[in-house]
Amino acid sequence: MFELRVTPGGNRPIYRQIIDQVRQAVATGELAVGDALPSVRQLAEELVLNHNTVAKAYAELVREGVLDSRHGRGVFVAKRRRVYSAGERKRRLDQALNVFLSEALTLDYTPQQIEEAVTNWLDQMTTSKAKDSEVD
Amino acid sequence: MFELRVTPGGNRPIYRQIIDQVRQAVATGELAVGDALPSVRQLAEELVLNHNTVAKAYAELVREGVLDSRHGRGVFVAKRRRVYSAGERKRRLDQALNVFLSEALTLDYTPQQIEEAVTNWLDQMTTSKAKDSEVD
Amino acid sequence: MFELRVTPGGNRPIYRQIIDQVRQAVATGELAVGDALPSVRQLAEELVLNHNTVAKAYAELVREGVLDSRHGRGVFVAKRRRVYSAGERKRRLDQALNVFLSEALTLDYTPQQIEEAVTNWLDQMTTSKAKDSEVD
Amino acid sequence: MFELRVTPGGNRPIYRQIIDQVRQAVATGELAVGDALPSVRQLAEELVLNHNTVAKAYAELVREGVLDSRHGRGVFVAKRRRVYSAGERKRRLDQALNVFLSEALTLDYTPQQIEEAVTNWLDQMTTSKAKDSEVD
DNA sequence: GTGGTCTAGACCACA
DNA sequence: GTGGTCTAGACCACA
Repeated sequence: MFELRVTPGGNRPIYRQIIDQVRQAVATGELAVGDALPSVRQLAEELVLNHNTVAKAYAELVREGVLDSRHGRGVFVAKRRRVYSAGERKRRLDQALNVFLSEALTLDYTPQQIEEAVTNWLDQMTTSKAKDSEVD
Repeated sequence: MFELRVTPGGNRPIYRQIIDQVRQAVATGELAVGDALPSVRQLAEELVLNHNTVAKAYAELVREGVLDSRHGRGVFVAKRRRVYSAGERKRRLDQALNVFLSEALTLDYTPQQIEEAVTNWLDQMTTSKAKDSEVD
Repeated sequence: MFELRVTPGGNRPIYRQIIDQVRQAVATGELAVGDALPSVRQLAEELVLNHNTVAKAYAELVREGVLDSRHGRGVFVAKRRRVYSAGERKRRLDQALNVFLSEALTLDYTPQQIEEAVTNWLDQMTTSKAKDSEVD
Repeated sequence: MFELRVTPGGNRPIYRQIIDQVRQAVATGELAVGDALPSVRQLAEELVLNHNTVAKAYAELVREGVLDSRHGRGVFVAKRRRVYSAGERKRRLDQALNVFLSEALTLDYTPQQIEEAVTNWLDQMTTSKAKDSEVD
């Protein structure tokens, strides 16, 4: 089943971590259209978080069209809709990519190393989720 | 000449945007070792910012070894030196990669498309650098 | 408890003085991994400083890996990690040593006296750390 | 003869570098009481510096009692006098030493390595000046 | 003129 | 409540 993991000490805010992981689960098909997510309170308890933090993450995902919130029923994976125009999507991707690449080059990584790192992360995200949760 | 643009309302803090763009200019060779940057106050006026915001960005770039600051003289592109330990470099790469992938997935790009974009940009950045130095 | 003192007129900037004292407290074991530091605003009020000055000092200590900052929670003593490359560590050591020796020579201490003082303090610092943890 | 070397790109201000080197030369006996120093303009020309920078360094050394300036004659090494009381000297040394040691320990140097570094620098200052200037 | 430090005070982001 | 960003503006340090 879909499982979230959150590290409170990390660099990224907790609500961001939730958003990222839900997005990834949807992007990789681990969560399919119509699947239910744990309720705000359930998840908050499970992860030992303030429920405001979970609510904030869900709200943002709803705003983006990744999730649908149905009052009194729960929160579900929405039918995907594109928010940005093709040109805007491209522009945003390029900008984010430029920021990432220049940081990586500043850190003295070679193009090969950078490509490897990207590939590794993408592989990891799409395949080895199950393995990770064994370690838990 | 080297030119910066900054959008105050955006997600990314202004001083981060300055850092990003200077790193990019150095990574692509638009700024070469020894080149002077606009003075703190000059740039602040140009971008309609407070000088402290520019100073904060420059200070971070000095810490990273991208720039050299010479008191009373100005700020210059530094000779490359590696500032961080292996562990710290990895930490920073992973963090930057996470931010990038999160953005790319939000934009509904598939892993394949992301990898392609990375490869394309890396080629482009490294070849544009070569071309520039011929012109020099 | 951990207490800081700061002299605004001195040669060393206030935020540096804060950095120095936190580093000392961590080096001697007065502050242990996981300990919370006074909040930015609390400390600012206590020392009759602007909160920005305290924030600047804490930010530098976070960068150095001495502290961890958790947004919305506070600032804590970090688990030791090595942030800088060998070259950078050497650079910083030499710089600090230069500042120290310059001060010591100004005070008319001879090389022998300086070496003695260094040895004595190193013994003292490392043994006081051991003692503290027994008491704990 | 007494020779100064100054690196404009370095971390320490130029006038500080001059002060430090004159102090060291006096401390190690390379410059003896009554010896003449190069005039402000001579030294400025030799080191390709603004003469204000040299003047500032000399002025500070005169204020500290290291040099004597005799109007129309030149600048000379003064008969040493102690400016601080014994207690004050000790206090200042300890404080400077604490700042240095906690920085070195934060950088993850061991006590042995720190002692070595101190010894090396002191040796170098007192003996290998001649060797260095060959390299010039 | 150029960079660096500090204050006072507003407003945002996160838990 | 806690940390982070930004402005306006003063004053210092250095060349």
